[in-house]
Amino acid sequence: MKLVSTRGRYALRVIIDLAEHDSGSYIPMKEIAMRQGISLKYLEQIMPVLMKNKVIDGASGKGGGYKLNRPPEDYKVWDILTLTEGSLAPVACLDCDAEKCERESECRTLPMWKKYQEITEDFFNNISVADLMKKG
Amino acid sequence: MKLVSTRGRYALRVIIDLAEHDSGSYIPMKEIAMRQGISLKYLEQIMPVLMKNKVIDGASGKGGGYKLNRPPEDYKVWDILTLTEGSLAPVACLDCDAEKCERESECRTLPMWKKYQEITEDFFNNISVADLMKKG
DNA sequence: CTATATTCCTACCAATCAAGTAGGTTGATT
DNA sequence: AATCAACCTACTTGATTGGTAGGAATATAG
Repeated sequence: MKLVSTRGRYALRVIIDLAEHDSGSYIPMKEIAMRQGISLKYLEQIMPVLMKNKVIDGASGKGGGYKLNRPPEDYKVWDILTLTEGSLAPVACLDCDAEKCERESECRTLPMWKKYQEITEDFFNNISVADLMKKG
Repeated sequence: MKLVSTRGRYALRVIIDLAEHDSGSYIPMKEIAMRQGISLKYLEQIMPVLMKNKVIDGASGKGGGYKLNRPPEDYKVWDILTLTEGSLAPVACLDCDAEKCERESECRTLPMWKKYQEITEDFFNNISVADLMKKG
């Protein structure tokens, strides 16, 4: 099973693309879709999520598109992934809207899953979009 | 999205159960299912996988059931999970049978996913079933 | 040899999610 | 007014999850 689906991966690639091609003006989805080899129609589903969460700025109409609203250093991979994936819980028990587990108190494995979740959060929180950009 | 589904989690709990109730003789699935609150019919799907991979020994007929074939220290969480889950790749690109990605050489995110995969493997390889057993 | 306990096997199923496609509407610029 | 571009709703296809159902094979105890 996979932790991160195309939604999260594409979102990340889009943000990196926006950062690498930042010129101050809006970049149309079409351009990003072409460059990244992602279907425009599929992107149309992913971008609004990012915009509604104030991660990027968008503009409709001619000359419109998207652009970042902060420097790349301020975008943490963790934030982008959790927004698009919902939660990065390793197991259902640790999901945001998980129903209380009866066996929680006696569960031998729960502490391990929690520790792993911590490690995961730390890992992706320590990587920014700036770190992922092509240097030079 | 979840990394580990019930199959992997249940398998792990079963192995721990077998370790904690080890008396040298075979323990029937029914007993494990009751104790762990897992459907017998669902367990019937999971156990054969473990047996075919020599993780546990099984016996049919009266007095039959399953038992471990090594000490709990020798069972690494990583092994049990990968057997039952297939692969613990964080993204599709890193799956065992992933088709070669065109963008691999220029992908900004691939190194990150690879590093995360390493961390994951290290984490679960350093935990054994003995570590998860109830002490005392 | 038979009753019973137990695994083993094949098939089925409902719900959810992934990964898109399709088509039209609204909004902004030139 | 033409055009570009985001926005919105709905649909589709395939795979996966998390089971269920029923019976066949196997082994032991009496």
